[in-house]
Amino acid sequence: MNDTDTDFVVMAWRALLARHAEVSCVLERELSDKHGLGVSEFEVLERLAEGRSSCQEPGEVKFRVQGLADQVHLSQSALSRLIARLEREGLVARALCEADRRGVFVHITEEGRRRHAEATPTHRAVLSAHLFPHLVDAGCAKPAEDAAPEDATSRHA
Amino acid sequence: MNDTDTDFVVMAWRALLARHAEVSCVLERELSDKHGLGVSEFEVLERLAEGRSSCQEPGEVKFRVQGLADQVHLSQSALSRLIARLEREGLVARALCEADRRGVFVHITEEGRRRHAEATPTHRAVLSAHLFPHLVDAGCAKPAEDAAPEDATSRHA
DNA sequence: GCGCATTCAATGCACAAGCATTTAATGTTG
DNA sequence: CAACATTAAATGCTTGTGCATTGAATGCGC
Repeated sequence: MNDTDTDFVVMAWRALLARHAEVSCVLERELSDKHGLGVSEFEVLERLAEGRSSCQEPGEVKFRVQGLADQVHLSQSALSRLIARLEREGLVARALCEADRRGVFVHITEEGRRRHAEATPTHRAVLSAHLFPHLVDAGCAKPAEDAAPEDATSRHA
Repeated sequence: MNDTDTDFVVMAWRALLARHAEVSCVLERELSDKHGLGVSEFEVLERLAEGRSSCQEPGEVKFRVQGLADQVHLSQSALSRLIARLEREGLVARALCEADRRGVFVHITEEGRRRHAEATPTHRAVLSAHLFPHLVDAGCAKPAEDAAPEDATSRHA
């Protein structure tokens, strides 16, 4: 790999960092302000709502903690606490797994489904508006009624 | 924007999250283990070493804190503390700005240049190996002597 | 059946990050 | 010049995260 390739990779990495920072920063604020959810919380709810897991028996709608952690790119401990937060809010529930009593099954509650459904339009609106801004500028999307006009008070980036 | 577009955007976002998590996780560990630097620390050192700033007088090699914060996607307070850490290690130095005595100029030290130069091969190696893994598989890069064979003990993802 | 390594989830701990506030220096307006 | 608004950076505080460890339940070898 020569210098030109290296430069290209570095530029690509910086671009990825910039995009990630931009989108996740806005997403965090919008979801948090309007729905009291963090990005990771939303992501976990979404996986649970979709009801597909890499670590479950076929037909099951319950998840192991570890399986969720992989999907949302969090450590096992981080997810353990995240689940605890969601449980405190009544959005998910833990159920012990009879087959292997070390394990814990997590599933979404009705309240959780409701919150996820409420937050989804905001989530999609932010992604549409910020992930591919050039597409939006070209007129492929409406400004999205959910995305506030941006009061721009000291957002950190 | 129709449902298909929305699905596409969501998939793109998840892909971006996955790539970001993968690369920054490995990068964090490699830089930290081998050079005692975090990803953000390295990024700041790199900007200082490059010596270009959006907020400096032409020809200057000193940076305002705020200008750096924008480039590395950190809040002003986070960067203030990051600079403090780097200064404690002797990698950067602060100098008050005579023109506007509220401001602070940050510049890299010789020791800082050394550490950055040491860490750069590791940084590049990780990017090459993990940012475009398909390119590497195709044989466009050597495995990079810097990137350890991955002992894989519980890396969280 | 009895140890011993393994695995799952929870917890202690340390630390980096963001927000809000503070302190200091500039600018601005009367 | 005096009062007030603005800007730069540092700091108090809270929170989310990862690593290491713990505790419990399994699985395995003998």
